[in-house]
Amino acid sequence: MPKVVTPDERERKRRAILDVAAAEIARHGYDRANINTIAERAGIGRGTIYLYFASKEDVLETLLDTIGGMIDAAVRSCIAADLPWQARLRLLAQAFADLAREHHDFFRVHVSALYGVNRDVGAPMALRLRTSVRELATALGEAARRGEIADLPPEPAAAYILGALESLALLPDVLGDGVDFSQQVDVLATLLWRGFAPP
Amino acid sequence: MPKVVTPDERERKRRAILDVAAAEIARHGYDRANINTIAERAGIGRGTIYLYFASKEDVLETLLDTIGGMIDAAVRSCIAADLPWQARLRLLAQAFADLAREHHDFFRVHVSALYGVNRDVGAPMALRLRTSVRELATALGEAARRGEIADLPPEPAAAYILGALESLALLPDVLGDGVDFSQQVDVLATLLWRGFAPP
Amino acid sequence: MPKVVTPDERERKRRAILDVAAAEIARHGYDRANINTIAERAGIGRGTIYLYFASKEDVLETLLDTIGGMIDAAVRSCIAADLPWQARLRLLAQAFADLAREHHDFFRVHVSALYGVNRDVGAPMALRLRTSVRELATALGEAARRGEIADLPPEPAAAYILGALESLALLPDVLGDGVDFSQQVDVLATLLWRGFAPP
Amino acid sequence: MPKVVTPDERERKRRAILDVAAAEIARHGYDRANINTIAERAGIGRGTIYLYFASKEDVLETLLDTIGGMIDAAVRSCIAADLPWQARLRLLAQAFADLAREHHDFFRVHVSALYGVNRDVGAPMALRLRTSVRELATALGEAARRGEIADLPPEPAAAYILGALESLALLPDVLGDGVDFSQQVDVLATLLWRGFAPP
DNA sequence: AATGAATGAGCTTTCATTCAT
DNA sequence: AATGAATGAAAGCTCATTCAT
Repeated sequence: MPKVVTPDERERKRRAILDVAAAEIARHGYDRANINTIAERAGIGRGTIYLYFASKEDVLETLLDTIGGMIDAAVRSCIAADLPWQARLRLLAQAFADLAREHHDFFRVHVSALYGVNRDVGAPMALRLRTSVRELATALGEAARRGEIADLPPEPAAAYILGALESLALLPDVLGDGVDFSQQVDVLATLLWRGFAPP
Repeated sequence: MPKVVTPDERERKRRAILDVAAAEIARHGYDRANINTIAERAGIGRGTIYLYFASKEDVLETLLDTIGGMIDAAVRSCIAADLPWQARLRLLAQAFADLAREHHDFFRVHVSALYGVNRDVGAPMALRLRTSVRELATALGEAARRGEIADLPPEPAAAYILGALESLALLPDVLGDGVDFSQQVDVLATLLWRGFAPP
Repeated sequence: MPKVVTPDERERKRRAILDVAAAEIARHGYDRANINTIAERAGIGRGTIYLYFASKEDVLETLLDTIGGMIDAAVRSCIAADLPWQARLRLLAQAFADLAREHHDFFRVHVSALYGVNRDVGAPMALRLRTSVRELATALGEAARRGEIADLPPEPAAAYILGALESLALLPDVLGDGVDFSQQVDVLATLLWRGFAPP
Repeated sequence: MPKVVTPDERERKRRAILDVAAAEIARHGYDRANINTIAERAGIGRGTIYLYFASKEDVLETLLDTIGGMIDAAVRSCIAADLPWQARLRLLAQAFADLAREHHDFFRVHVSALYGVNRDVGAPMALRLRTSVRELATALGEAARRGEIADLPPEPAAAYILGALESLALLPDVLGDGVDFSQQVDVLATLLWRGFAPP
């Protein structure tokens, strides 16, 4: 009988590869990230990666699906929360800050793919973002109609919010790791709410 | 005897190379952008590029200096304008929108380098951005002391503004080319000012 | 305790592997034939093949021995038949046609190895063929001395006959599967006998 | 001004690469033939081959076109010769012997592709051979009608002749380099003519 | 006996850079 | 000054083989 590998074990190894890949891609960019290095740092053989992923690009896509899904879920759950909008916006800011802290490499890969790599790879990401923008815009529109927030063109407003959130998540790359996230979240939440508070 | 090339002619060719390089890198990313293709599209020989730039990376760095300088100048001139802050913020938004429209390729390269490529390449960009953040923070701090804007922690506030501006410039990549810039600028300026208006 | 496998069972599995291997090698050539695929199509595990064969090359060599032995036996039995030479030549043609039909994959592998792969692999095949040529040459020489066939240099004549026979077996690969074997055998037998009939 | 390479020089280098490639493929088979080795033995850099050929497969195809063209031309010119058929058949034998001697590596590659490699590569070869068979068959049919040769089914007869010719060319691979070509040609021509001589 | 997860040697191909002209 | 032919390092991927179970 062959070496038995439980699905659980298999999944753990898959994740391990993804983590290393995320770190490497975050550091060097997708094209420079080296499959050999990834294998080495994951403590497995060069060919083993191809037992878990079809190709280097497949690794990237999986990574992007993962982080994309997390971002989507965060946005969706925050804007659907049964809270005043002021709290919802703060929740959003906090959610992005958390994602950025806990999955910073994934986040970098996400942006790297969105702007940095081949457009073919970035396209699905852009599509997903567009969906998020639209969902948020719908929610904002309804909230405005109910007088819960100020009345602004919903799509640009939604794009504005998501842009500010993404920027938040990328701050450490620009300002260094000394960024005080809790203060930054506070400022972001404050400024967003002042912007959207009904007159 | 060597062909005599006036400094002017030389400069013009340099710019031509940079323009083509920006287009190629914006489309394919730095690593996939092909020096041969750039040379071809610039109408010069493969080796000639190396008479104008030391290496492929040098081309990128020059590109980044160029767009970085433009962004710096825009930020600096806007925040130094002798106008009420509401107008200055609107000016900033307009300036980024203009840059994004007129130098979209450069802007993409800028972000691609900031997040997408090797961290070594992104580092100088980050440094520059940090400087901009600090300058804007100082200006905001003084304005707050003078009661012209609300009193918020200046650094996070400055980071917030610049993040929102960068996001604005990249919107077409995410939402498609149908983005209505003038409306987006309006919303951005409105939301920023509502956020920063003194109580 | 190890599972008990009767020699008979073992031999059957060996043959099964060889059959699949012949099909795969005939279709894709030795180098592209995939051991994994062979194992899969033989309904056994990847590693199991190595309990029956020492290596991929060993599979090939066994295959070649098998078909080589069949060809040898056919040639030997036909030329030793107690029949007039005209009938013997016809028998030979028929024998090759039968082999080609019933063991077409094996035949392709045989030729592929003879000309298509590494010379080291082809060498034993060539040796065997050389033996066949010599045996046939001897028989032809004696027949000529007895006046049963025309007097021609025996070695070249033998090489000629075997060459024509091999070509016959490979015809479907070149002319397509529509080849009418019985007609082709007839023509071959006729032409051979006209060539060798005593004056 | 760049290093000027005359088309003539370029063509000579192309041929040099092809010669080396033919030798390597003849010795090791297409799949084992190593581009690095070919480059090395041709005295050029690894990448240089790709300035002359699009891919390894392109090298093979060019090789096959070359030898295929030579074989076609030989067959066509021999059967069109204004000579008695006895002489034409001898001419054919001589032509194949010459090709086999002067371009033995090419010939081996030809057969290797026909039987040994991927069917996709062999297909064009088979097509070409089929054309030759048909042309020869037509000529034989007309000759038979004019009573110049015996009346036999033309297609099988043509296939027989070409098969015998190919076998002739490959004899050294089987019988060793000591093959006496002139004697072999003589026997082949004799046997063929006896087979085809009108009654 | 049997298995299939794991391995890494080895392959083709790309492309930034050099340099003879 | 300008060129493009030539180069070779470097990378992703395949697959025969091993071996723990």
